[in-house]
Amino acid sequence: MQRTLLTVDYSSEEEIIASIAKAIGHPVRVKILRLLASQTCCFTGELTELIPMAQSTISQHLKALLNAGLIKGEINPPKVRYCIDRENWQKAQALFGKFFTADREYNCDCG
Amino acid sequence: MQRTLLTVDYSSEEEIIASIAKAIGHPVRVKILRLLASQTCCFTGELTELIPMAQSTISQHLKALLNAGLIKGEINPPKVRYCIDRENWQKAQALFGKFFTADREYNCDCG
DNA sequence: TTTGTTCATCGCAAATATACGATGATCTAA
DNA sequence: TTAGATCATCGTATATTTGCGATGAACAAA
Repeated sequence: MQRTLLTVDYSSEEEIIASIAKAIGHPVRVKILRLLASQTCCFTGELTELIPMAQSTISQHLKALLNAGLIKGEINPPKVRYCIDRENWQKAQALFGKFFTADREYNCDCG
Repeated sequence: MQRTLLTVDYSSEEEIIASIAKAIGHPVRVKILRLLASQTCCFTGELTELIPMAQSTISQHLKALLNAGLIKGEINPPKVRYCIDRENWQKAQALFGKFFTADREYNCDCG
């Protein structure tokens, strides 16, 4: 809801991290990612069996993950097979790994 | 008396991951976390100098990070010093590390 | 062609998030 | 006591997200 005229000075990396985190930031999407990452490639139909939500809702979540680049879809009529986007997944892994270890050097005396 | 930490009730690991990711999922909050994690402990006043947004807005973002358990605040009148919550930070690091490496075993033939 | 399957998109309602100014709360110092 | 500094919260407006049913698009098979 950008209402300010000021432009916040984000590094692109901060925006990338935020956008990926935002995509992960919903329990259903975490579940989908886990299903795709650790078990098997899934079709949307199978996901509706595993996740008790409307097909349209799951499709929306898949779209969010697609837009974030975390998954990709392969049309295999009449089904669509979704998979982790391994390339971007590894980039995200590296980004978050760096993000979470960025405080190693410094020790605050706050407690 | 504890005045700064709010408790969160998580019911599953997927919800924990989602809630943390959701907290990280905004560029301003990523920036705040980076400032706190890699540079120094900050006061809200200093953050308003580094981030061109209203003080109330920054305070709101800090509250979101507090609720997620990623930071903690130490009242140091008339200022408040915010720091990374190292304990939860490391837990989050472990969670996301595991999350991102969960697909190692499996190789999908999707491409 | 028609029918059935699968998934995306549309349209809507409700909930949540975002941003701001104004105000309140708390403490220090004069 | 009063004044100033600092940060939280309130109230408001608007934007975005979420979820659903209905519908549309694309394709295979009959």
